[in-house]
Amino acid sequence: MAENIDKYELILLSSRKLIEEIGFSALTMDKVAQKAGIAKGTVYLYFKDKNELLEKVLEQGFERMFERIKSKVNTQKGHVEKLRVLIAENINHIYENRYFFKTIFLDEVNVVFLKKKSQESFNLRRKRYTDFIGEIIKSGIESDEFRHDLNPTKVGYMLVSLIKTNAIYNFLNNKPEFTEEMIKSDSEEIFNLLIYGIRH
Amino acid sequence: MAENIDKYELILLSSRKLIEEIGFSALTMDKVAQKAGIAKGTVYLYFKDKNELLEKVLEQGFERMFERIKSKVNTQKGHVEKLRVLIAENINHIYENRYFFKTIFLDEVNVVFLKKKSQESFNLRRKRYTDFIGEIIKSGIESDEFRHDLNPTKVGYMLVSLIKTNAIYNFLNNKPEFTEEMIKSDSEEIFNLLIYGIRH
DNA sequence: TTGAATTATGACTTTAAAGTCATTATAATT
DNA sequence: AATTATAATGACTTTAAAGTCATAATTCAA
Repeated sequence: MAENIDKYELILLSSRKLIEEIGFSALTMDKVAQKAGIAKGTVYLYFKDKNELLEKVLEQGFERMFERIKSKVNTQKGHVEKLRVLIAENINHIYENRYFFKTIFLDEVNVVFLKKKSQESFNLRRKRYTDFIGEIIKSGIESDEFRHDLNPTKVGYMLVSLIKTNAIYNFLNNKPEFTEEMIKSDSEEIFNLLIYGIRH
Repeated sequence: MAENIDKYELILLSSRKLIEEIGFSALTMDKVAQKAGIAKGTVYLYFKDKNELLEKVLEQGFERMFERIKSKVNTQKGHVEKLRVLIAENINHIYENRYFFKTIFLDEVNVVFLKKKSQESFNLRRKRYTDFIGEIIKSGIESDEFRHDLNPTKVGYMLVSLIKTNAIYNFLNNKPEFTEEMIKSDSEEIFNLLIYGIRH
């Protein structure tokens, strides 16, 4: 493992790789240390305990995703277009980090391995994303593009969950390899479902 | 605890109650035994190990829900009406068993605490439900009520996930108490989202 | 009403992983 | 080069919960 990155980042990176390989539930501090090529005690010099380490791994993963999506969405004007881009970018991000998300989603890990306090901060972080979507929905309602009886925040939750479920569907039915095309058609599928529903 | 129920059922029931009270992650075999008012060794006379116990608790929970929804849905003729009833009945079931589902959903437990083999059987069970929905969607497509470009099974997944997300939303924003009215409006909300989407 | 079969008990053993800390190595400072 | 400060080590300790089993209680059958 390269020596030029800071130990803190090295440990985060190794943990992330391990999670991709063996899943959240099988991750131990011994394995993290081994993966990083350092002694276990060293891990504890950089992270108070296992909970803090997991929390940081998830935090970093979330922040990267959110920043990426946000900056892309902000290049768009219309609310419908914002949503289209958001969906595509989110699916794309999941695709590019598919091994990580496969574990995250299939282990359904969000919360279980974290202490109460970390769970709360995780929920708050998720809320930032759903609220961000909620804002788009809200202006869409105001400009009469979307139905007036919608609860914007809730629609935010719903959309995030549709995107996640789409990924889970692909993981479970293990689609041979993800392709550009597949990402595009998945995005469109979710977009259409959200905007138009299923009726003919 | 009543002595007239069979020990096997007693242990299942106690486990279920415990899960409602303290969550999946904090459940131990000692606590299960204590809750049931029996010795730990006895638990192991009825269940091979902890994994088997958890598996059975989830299995029972799922079967009850599925049977209930299925029988209600089968009283309906039209596909749209079937979906309406399915959503309402599912939400209703979650409401009536809200403490159990609160743990199940917020702990995001589906899979984490189970061994690989149990995870698979759990996924298969979920698939039975999504396929059941998929069948409704399929006939709806054939009768031209629903869009032709839909993937029925996937829509099944999506609907289940919308219902689940609705519940999570309520749990997280802890709605004071669930009411008949709330269940009705939630059902309608999801129904409209699924059928018509969000656009005006 | 006894002794054989079944069921239940809970103190004990095992296991596995988190977390510690006296010791050693490396880097910085004079 | 010697001294101090900082970082790293990994064998060891602790913890917590799963799982066992010799012993005891209860039920059943003759």
